[in-house]
Amino acid sequence: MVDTEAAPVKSARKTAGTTAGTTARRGRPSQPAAVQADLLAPAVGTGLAEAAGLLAWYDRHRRDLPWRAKPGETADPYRVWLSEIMLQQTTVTAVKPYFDRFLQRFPTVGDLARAPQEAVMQAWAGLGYYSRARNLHACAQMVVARHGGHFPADIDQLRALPGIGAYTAAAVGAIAFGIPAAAVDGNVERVLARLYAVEEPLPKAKPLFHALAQALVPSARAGDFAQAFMDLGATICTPKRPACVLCPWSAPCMARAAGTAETFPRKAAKKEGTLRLGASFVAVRADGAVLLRTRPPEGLLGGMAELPGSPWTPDGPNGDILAHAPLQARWATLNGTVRHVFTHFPLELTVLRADVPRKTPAPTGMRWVAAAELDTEALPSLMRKVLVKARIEIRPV
DNA sequence: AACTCGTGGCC
DNA sequence: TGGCCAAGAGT
Repeated sequence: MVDTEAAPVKSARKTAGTTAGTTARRGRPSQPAAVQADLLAPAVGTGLAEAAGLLAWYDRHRRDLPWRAKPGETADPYRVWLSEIMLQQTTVTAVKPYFDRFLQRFPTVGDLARAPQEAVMQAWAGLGYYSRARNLHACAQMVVARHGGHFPADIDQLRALPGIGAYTAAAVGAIAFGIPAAAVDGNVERVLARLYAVEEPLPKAKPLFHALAQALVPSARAGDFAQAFMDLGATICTPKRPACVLCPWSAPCMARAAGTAETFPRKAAKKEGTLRLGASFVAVRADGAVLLRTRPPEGLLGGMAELPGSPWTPDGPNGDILAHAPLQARWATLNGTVRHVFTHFPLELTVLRADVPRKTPAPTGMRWVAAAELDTEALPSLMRKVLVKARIEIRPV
């Protein structure tokens, strides 16, 4: 044991600044990668975190996932990209059925590019973060138009495509093309936070995590390394009760040594959103058709289908709820409400239902959708809840 | 730099 | 049951 008093990382600048002799070659303080790794290596216990150990672990414990190439196989950039977009802030379990369905409906990036956007939105319905679907479609079209239907094997060119940010560019570059780029997602941040006992809270620590990750990326097997890093976070270095005894990096892990692994990563407190109230109107025609409309293309649930209703506000529909009804009818307020929690605010909807004559025309901007056709609509989960509340039969996503 | 942007599962 | 969390991006 070299030094049991090893100081945890507080910030890139501060730590780097205390290192005599590194300043001259350090360059700007925003790029302390090598400095951090070199500085910490001798101070983190009995071992040094290195790619080889993680890759060896990965060769034995890698997860078998639908979008992942078998050992020795070459990854398909289209599959890698599609899976990475779907996996943004979304669990593997949730993605699997959508990934299979997408591949079936859109076997190639060209098929996806040629498909109507409505078809893409419908296939994405239920997966959330719908700007991803719009950007997915736009990206496919750009890959066809500007890159001849092939994803560019270049981080900057990938990064320039819609829906591809720093993480996804690195992930696709590494996994599909073997580029030694650091794909830093929530898993990697958590692993690094524990490995180096990073006291700096997220999101301020993001540049530091990127630098620490880049310093670990090997020149060979960059794709396996990226996936290994994420597998480690997803299966061993989990948010709660990490399985440190099974971890290939337990020896060099500072938080493990201190017995504080579960307390990392540090995070800045986030404020909670205020409850918003609204009303949804379920008009049911005599033949079973339901009145729907399409939300504006941008913003919350952009481009998705919805039941007509009031705006969602902290005060709710002021006074007369029926002022927001799409048409005149005998509206009945259903017992209870539909509750839904978005990332930044909770929502409570009052649901009203009315049965109307078969010949009732659809108001401007709205459409009647036959009961059997509801499955083909781009209905977000919230609106499915509303339909269920109104006792409209709809197949669960 | 903070906000916006879904959803379902877990403990 | 409710807060936390998941292979983030765009603005």
